[in-house]
Amino acid sequence: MPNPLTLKLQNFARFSDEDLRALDALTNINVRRLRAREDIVREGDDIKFVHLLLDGWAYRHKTLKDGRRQIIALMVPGDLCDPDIFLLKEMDHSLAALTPARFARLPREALDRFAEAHAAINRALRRDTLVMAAIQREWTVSLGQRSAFERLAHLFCELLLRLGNVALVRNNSFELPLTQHELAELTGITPVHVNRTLQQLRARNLIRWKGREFYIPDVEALKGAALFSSDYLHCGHEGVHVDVR
Amino acid sequence: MPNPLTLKLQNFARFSDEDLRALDALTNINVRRLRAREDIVREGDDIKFVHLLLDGWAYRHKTLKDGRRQIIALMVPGDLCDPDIFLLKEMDHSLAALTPARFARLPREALDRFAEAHAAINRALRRDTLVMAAIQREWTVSLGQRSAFERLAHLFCELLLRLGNVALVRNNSFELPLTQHELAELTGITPVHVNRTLQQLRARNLIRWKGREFYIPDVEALKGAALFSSDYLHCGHEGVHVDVR
DNA sequence: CGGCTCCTTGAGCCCAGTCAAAGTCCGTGG
DNA sequence: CCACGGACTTTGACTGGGCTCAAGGAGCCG
Repeated sequence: MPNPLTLKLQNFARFSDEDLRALDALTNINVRRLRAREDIVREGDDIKFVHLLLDGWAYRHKTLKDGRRQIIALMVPGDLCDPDIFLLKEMDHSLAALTPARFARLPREALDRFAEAHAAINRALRRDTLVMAAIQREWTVSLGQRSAFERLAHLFCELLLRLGNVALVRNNSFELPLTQHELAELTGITPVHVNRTLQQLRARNLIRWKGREFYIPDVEALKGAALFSSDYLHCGHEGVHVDVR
Repeated sequence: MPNPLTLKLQNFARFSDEDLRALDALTNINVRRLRAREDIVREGDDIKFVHLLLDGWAYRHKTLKDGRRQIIALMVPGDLCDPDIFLLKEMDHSLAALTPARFARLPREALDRFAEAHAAINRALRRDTLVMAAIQREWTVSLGQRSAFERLAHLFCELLLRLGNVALVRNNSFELPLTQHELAELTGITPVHVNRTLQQLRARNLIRWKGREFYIPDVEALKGAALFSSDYLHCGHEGVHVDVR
């Protein structure tokens, strides 16, 4: 079973055997386990590592002075936090585990050496960073323009594709470890309203969600309801691998 | 009068004379003038250039299938659009001039050669990209958690600092070339409500805005109202230049 | 002076927020 | 095996921030 980072990058790039070994090596550097809901770095902390999520889910978040909190980004296995982050002095947001999670914590030197030695991987990582930025932009669109109903639908579409990239989807269903409260902090709506909106999604048979198991009966219908277009994820189409040259 | 990119980068990095000449040279490559409200690249276009805004304002935007439009990001002079963008095949959003504007359109080869030859500048540009990402995250927080009133206040605080970095602020006042309609697309609220909210800001004497001239009488008060903290902009403090080593 | 575009105002409505209470699930310990 | 507690979900009733629709004013340019 390949590591999730390799899985993800292979959706659009091919690597030499040596590159593949190097990628595997990355995922063994300085691994740390976290409990669910534990912060790994906090806003204001010095920057010591680039974090690579190996297992479990995580999120970036930020809290306003008066306590309102926004989850800024979700991370799923294979996601990497800003390879260039060492150019900044301190964190402007916090990073936390959502479920029990495993992170590789890559120190600056290791990553610099790695980038020089493996140009193809380096490019793939930079590409991936661009996709993360595109996701952030799409969230901006969601929060700015989409209704509560559309926002939730959109989030689920995005997760379907992102988790699909790392082989965590089967038959349009995946594990969703979020509480409704966290969904609220993600989408900028109230927990109560999240609940009512989920009920609407269920009533229209756009989603099924029981325990941790999340299922999308009709992906196209959900995409339609979300005004979802997958372009921003820049996925390789239909397993066609695009060269990263 | 130095170019705005150099001005901005010098807020946190020092450059050799040769680097400074190289930066100036960048701003002369393939310059194009645009009229106000003209798209420079559209969603779906092939990626041919990295765009460097030399003069005027610009914005990234995205339109949903049903016509709702969100302005995703604002660009002011000195801002650069994703130095790594060539790793993607096509644009996932559009880029447009807000005012009459001048862009340098940097082709891939020029930028690659440049990055190799000028390591310090390259690091400064990467750092700047991280700040742009942080701005995008902060907008996520605004759209998710801040009220209309706070969102507008926050935007104005951000612009004060960003424009200050490129010497476009004098006595807490600057040129604001946005219509209320565009402010609405930026903040995810209705034009009508933008109007009413601006009146509240004026009534509380937090802003003055006449014609193009925008003035902030009491910056600390506005920051307070916006729950604004400048950390995410990673500005050098008080003119202290931090080394980008 | 006419016709843009942009700003302003009013009235009514609705999506989503607030507050509060009940119901469900699940793990723990007696 | 059951009782308890805590976290999470669901429901109800009410409120309010922001949206909609519509009309009128202000500024600007040809």
